[in-house]
Amino acid sequence: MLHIVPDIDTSETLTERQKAVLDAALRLLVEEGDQLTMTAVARRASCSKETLYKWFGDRDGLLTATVQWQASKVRVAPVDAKGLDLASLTASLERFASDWLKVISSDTSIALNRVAVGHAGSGKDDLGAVVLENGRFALARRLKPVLEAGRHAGLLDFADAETAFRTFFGLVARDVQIRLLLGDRLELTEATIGGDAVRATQQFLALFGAKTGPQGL
Amino acid sequence: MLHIVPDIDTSETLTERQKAVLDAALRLLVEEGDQLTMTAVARRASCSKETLYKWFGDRDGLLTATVQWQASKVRVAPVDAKGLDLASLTASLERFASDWLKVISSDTSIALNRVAVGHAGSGKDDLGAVVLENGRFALARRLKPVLEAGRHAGLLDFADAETAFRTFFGLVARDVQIRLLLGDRLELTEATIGGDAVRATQQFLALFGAKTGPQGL
DNA sequence: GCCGAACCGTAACGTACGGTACGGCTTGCC
DNA sequence: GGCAAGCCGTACCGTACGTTACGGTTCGGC
Repeated sequence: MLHIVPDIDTSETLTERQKAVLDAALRLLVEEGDQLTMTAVARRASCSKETLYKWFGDRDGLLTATVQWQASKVRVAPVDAKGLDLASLTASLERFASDWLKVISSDTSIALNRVAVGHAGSGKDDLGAVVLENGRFALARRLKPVLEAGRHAGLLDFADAETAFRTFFGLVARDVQIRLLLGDRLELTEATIGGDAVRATQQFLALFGAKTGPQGL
Repeated sequence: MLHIVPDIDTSETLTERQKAVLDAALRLLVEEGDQLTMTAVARRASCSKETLYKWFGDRDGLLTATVQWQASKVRVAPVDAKGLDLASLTASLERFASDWLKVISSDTSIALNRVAVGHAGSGKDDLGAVVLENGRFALARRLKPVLEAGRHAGLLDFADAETAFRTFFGLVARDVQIRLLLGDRLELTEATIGGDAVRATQQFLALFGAKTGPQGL
C-alpha cells in the first residue's frame, strides 16, 4: 500500500515462491492473529511444514520473516523539498498525516502491531524492534527533512526536529492507534482521515509556524 | 498508585484472600506477560489450581479478574473545578498530563496493555474493552469537566470537548505508549515527565486558550 | 529414460499446559 | 469428639501444537 516502490532489498534473497508463502502467512496473521499455527500456514500456502521449517527455521523465524516482508512492501515515495512555500509544506504535512492514519488503521498494521506488542515482553525475538523501525522511526526519517526544509525556508520555527516531529506525531495519531489495538471499533473513513490530517497540520503550524508573516490563524 | 481511594466497588465481593491471589497473578503478569501459566499463578499465590478454577472459572476469567482488580486500584481523586483561574487550570492540566504519563510508563500498565492488545484480536474475552474503559475513557471522563469548566470561565475556547480532549491526549502521550508497548527502551524520569507535562499543557493552551486576554505565548 | 534435489502431504513424536480428581489438612460448628 | 466445608498440594488426563520423519511426486539436467 501507499506507493509501493520495488526497492533493492525488497527481494532480500527471497524467491517468488517464498514471497507467496509469506503473503499467505500475512493474510493468516491478519485473520487469526498470533494464534496462527504452522499447520494452518502450510495449508494456506499449499506447502509442507517441512519446507516452512527449512526456510524459516522455526515459528518465530516465520513470524519475523513475515513482518519484515510486509515492512519491505511499505516504502513510500520521498517528498522532495525544493521550492518549498507554505502551501506545499502544508500539503506535504497533510499528506504525511493522511498516509500515517491510513497505515495505522489498516487491518495489516493492526495485526502486525498486535503480534509485535504481544511478543515484546519476552525477548524471544525482535518483532517489536522491526515494527518500530519500519513504522514510527521510518516516519521520522522521512518527515524530518521536510521539517528542516520548512525551517530553512523560514516557514517553521523549532529548536529540535525530534521534538517537533513527536508533537506532530501526537497531533496526528492521538488515541487512534491504542484504541484500534485494544479492539475499539473506530471506523476511519476517507473523509475522517482527510479532516484529521488537515486539523493536525493546522494545529502543528499554529504551534511551530514562524511568526514572520500573517500566521494569525 | 496515584491516590488510591478505597472505593465502594473496590471490594467487588472479593475476599482478602482472593485479592491476594489476584495481586500475585498481577505480579506474575508483569514478569511473564501473557505466557504465565495457571500452575505458576497457583504456586506464586500459594493456592491450588482447583481454587483458581473454582473462583475464576478458567484462564480468561482469571486474566479478566486480574485486569479489573488492577483497574479498581487506580481511582484518582477528582479535581474540583471551583474558583478556576488560568493558574489553577494550568496546574490541573499539568497534573493530568503528569499522572497519565506515569501510568502509561509503569510496568503494570505496559504489561496489562500488552496482554489486552494480544487478546483483542480473538473475541475470546473483553480485556481490551476493560483496559480502554479504565484507561483512555476514564481519563476523558475525568478531564472533560475540567475543560468544560475552563471554557465556562472564559479560559478555553473549543467547540467539542471530545475533540479538545483527544488533542490534549495526543500532545501528552505522543509516541510514548506505542514505543513502550513495542519494547522500546524509553526511560521516563520524574524530571522528563514533568517537563513533558508542562510542554503539553502550554501547547494545549496555545491551541485552545481563549483569545481574550494576554494569551500571546 | 534416469538421477538427484526440492517439495508436497501426512503421519508421528514430544511436550507444555489447561483443566480435573483426589487425598490430606485445617477450621469452625454441633 | 465428630463432621462438613474449604482449601492446599499433587498427580493425572486430554489436547493442541511445534517439530521431525518419511513416502510419493514433480522437474531440471544429462
